[in-house]
Amino acid sequence: MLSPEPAGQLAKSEEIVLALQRGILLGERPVGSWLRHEALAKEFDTSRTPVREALRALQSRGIVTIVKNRGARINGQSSQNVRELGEVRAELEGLAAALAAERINDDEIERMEAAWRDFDLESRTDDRGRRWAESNDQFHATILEASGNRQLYLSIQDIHGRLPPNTSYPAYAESTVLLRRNVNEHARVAEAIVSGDADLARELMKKHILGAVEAIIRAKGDSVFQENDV
Amino acid sequence: MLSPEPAGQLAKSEEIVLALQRGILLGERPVGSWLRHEALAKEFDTSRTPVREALRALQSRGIVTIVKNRGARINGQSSQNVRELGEVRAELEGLAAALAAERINDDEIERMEAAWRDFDLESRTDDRGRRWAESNDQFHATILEASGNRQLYLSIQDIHGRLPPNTSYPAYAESTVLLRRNVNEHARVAEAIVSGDADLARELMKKHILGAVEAIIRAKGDSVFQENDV
DNA sequence: CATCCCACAGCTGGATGCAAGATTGGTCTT
DNA sequence: AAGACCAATCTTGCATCCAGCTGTGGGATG
Repeated sequence: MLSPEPAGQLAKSEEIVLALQRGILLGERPVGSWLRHEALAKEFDTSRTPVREALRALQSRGIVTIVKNRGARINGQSSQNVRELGEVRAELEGLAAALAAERINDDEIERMEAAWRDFDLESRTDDRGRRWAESNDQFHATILEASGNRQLYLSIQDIHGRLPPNTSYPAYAESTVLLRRNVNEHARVAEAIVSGDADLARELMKKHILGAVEAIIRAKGDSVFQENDV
Repeated sequence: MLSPEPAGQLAKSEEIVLALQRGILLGERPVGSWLRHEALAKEFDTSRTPVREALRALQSRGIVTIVKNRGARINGQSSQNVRELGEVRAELEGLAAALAAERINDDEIERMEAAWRDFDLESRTDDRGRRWAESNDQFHATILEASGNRQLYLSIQDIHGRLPPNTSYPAYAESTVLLRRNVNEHARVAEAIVSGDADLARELMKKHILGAVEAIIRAKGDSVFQENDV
């Protein structure tokens, strides 16, 4: 699959990178908060050295900012930046959809369609957000895989790393209309890919991403992406 | 400008990252070679700790691979990967050109045109490669800046980091025909941008990048991107 | 002469020590 | 009472130390 590491023999610092990245993405670690060496070392049952290496790696990915002699804090994004990121991501995912339309195989078609086919709009609201997020991830990941371009995958990964935490699914969990439209868009994109229409697939995917970004920004308001505490 | 750091108060590890990245890009540090803690520590007049942090950062950018208990070595790229990277980069630079066509200001137009206007095709061959590289960088950097999308800039930076070292200008230094065509393409892209035709600018830029990538691969042959020693 | 094995040297990953910069809370001054 | 000042404390950045893994070369063995 597309997961970058088979795990098992990871260096301590790499474990910490993954754990922190996940925690940040899930919103467990709030934007703007500081990441302290000693605290993290204790939390991950190690010394400060691997923690420091992990923080450098996260800085390289644009996820945290290290201020000299002060420490590392989790990056926020202005709604402006989120919009700019959306613009870039739309372009790349559009490319992925276009490539996928030319190269997708039956197995990938099956997985892609499974991602939205049995999505149940009627399930409980609190669960719905998480389920949608999974389905959504699966859908986009499959298309990316079907594009056959690993560098494209890496670039989109990179963009995900720069995204503010926990943005998407709260917006959708609360609005059946938005959610239904989103699922519909997935279906239309999938259709275009399966029919082999690269240009259409690209256009639909681009519109899909740009629309989703705007929906999220509208739903959350500008302030949410920014730092909380100083 | 677009340079990421104002320098002056960089942490040791950040200096090392920049120096290594530059050295790798220039080909001074060959693809496939190992980066030893002790040697680098001596070279940068510091201890192994900042070196290790720098290597983690470079690994996060995909520039080196760290093998547990063995060390860090400089990544090569297969011609397949270079082609995939080109595909992604063409898309992003195409977007940049399209955005630039809608937002560019006079100062940026001046810098963009300056980048190719006074380019002298008749200069000595050995110098020509370097001059072309500068001119080329300036051209693309200005368009990127004119796009007004900083996230786009970051993504393209990221791709540059993944590119194998020293690829472009040797190919152009040796062929006046290729070089002339390249300069011509720049002119046509610039024209489209100045005239405000976003779609045309995007198409021309995409073709320009894709063509350049193919030229490079043809010129250098596949092997050059791979590791030399084991 | 080829192969296997093991000890040794080299190197990395992680832990700890220490000096210096940053923060904070209290005190003194006006 | 507001602000300047300063010392105690916290935290980082870098250096050093140690244990464990890896590759290698030489000698024993068939």
